[in-house]
Amino acid sequence: MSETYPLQRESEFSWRIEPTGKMRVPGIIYADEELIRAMDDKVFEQLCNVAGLPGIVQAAYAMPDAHWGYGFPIGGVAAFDADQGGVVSAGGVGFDISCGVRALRTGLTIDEIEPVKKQLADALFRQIPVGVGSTGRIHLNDKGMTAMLRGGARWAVEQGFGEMEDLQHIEEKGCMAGAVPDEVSARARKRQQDEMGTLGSGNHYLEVQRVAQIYDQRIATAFGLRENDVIVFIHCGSRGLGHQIGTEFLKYMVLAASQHGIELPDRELACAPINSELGQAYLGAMRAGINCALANRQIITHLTRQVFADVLPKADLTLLFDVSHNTCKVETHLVDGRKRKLYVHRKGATRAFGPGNPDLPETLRAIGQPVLIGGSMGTESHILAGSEKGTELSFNSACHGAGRAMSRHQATKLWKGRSVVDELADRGIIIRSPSMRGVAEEAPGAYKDVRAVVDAAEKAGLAHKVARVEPHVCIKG
DNA sequence: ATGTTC
Repeated sequence: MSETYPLQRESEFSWRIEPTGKMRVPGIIYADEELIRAMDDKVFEQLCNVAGLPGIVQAAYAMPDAHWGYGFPIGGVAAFDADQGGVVSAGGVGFDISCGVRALRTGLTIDEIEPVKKQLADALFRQIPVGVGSTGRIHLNDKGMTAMLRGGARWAVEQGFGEMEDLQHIEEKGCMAGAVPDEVSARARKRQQDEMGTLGSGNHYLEVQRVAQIYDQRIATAFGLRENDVIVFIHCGSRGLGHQIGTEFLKYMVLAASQHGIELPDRELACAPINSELGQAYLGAMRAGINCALANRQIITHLTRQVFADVLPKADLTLLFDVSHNTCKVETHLVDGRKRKLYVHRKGATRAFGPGNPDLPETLRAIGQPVLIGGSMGTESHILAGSEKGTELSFNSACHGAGRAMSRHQATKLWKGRSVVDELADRGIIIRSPSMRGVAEEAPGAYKDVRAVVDAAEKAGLAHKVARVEPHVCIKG
């Protein structure tokens, strides 16, 4: 338990830090006691800093998987009102803009995969570029880049990557409105021109998984999931482009803070008023970054379909959903009984719209949004559904994954990549990666227990558990 | 996360 921060237990799964000093609103953390005990005090410090930013509404929130991040905690949620001096923060979105997870049904069961599992792993590893600085077969000139940044997954489908039907099951229908490609620098564009349709590195991956357990039969049926079904999880983001946008705007926001009359408790919290030239420029660039990530996952989906068509011609890959967990989005939420338009930052936090939300496609509106929670390599992942009361609890946000339990450096001292691969192979999990060091850094033991995180999110009321899935093939950055 | 330090 934190020595420094006075955490009041509000309920079994929620904890509160009352506003003191420069805090404008309380900090609220959703977690069980064990997760709270394991949280670094840095999370609480960063949450209190966020709670002091201009125009913040209701509370600064931390999800059960929260850990220390750049400025904002990863697993942090904060909403701002533009009319009350609210700000937008590059550090509140994160460097990998619109990093997220997409889930595909395959129409196959595990029995059909087993005989060709190795062949499938090799073909996916061959066809989907992965690793630091990986490039693909798509090369965009400046005009093509502008079209991609404006159109997102819709652009990708128009280029022949996937089906129009896919767009219904992507946040923003696959195309983030309000993107301003002109706000994306030449350098960011250059970094991305050969990187479309690539997975990247770090914790990014493509997994072939089996639905191992159904928690909610009604919702699972609505999501088209049955036990032993094979699905695919794709976890990646906006590659070099998002990182470059984040780096540049962070610098501009630090430089402009004093002009905007913003006093920063931590320069990593750099932000700009939503109603300022810089705030609007960032929002335009960040939304273009969102489109880049949506297009990237759409192209990877197309490559995945091609591989399955070769190896398992019977497969029919359909999109369950695509969620982003590093964004700032304008949404309407009920605050103190009043509907307000808010700029909701989610950094390492998944949007989790509940049943009835008008932004959900018709097929899911009565059910709630699929919430895709990727575990670490070699461990289980989870599919949840957004809850009705999520709007008042966390502006409809939930956890995004297991969260690291130790640094990458520490992990490489404890594990060797080759032995991690061998141990997972013994358990029937095939890993393919260009980097054994990357594999060591991502060893399952270097992460928290994703099930504890998901259970805490459910018990706090943020989302509802639907299914647990286990990995069989993992293509790893 | 990231052309893993412009």
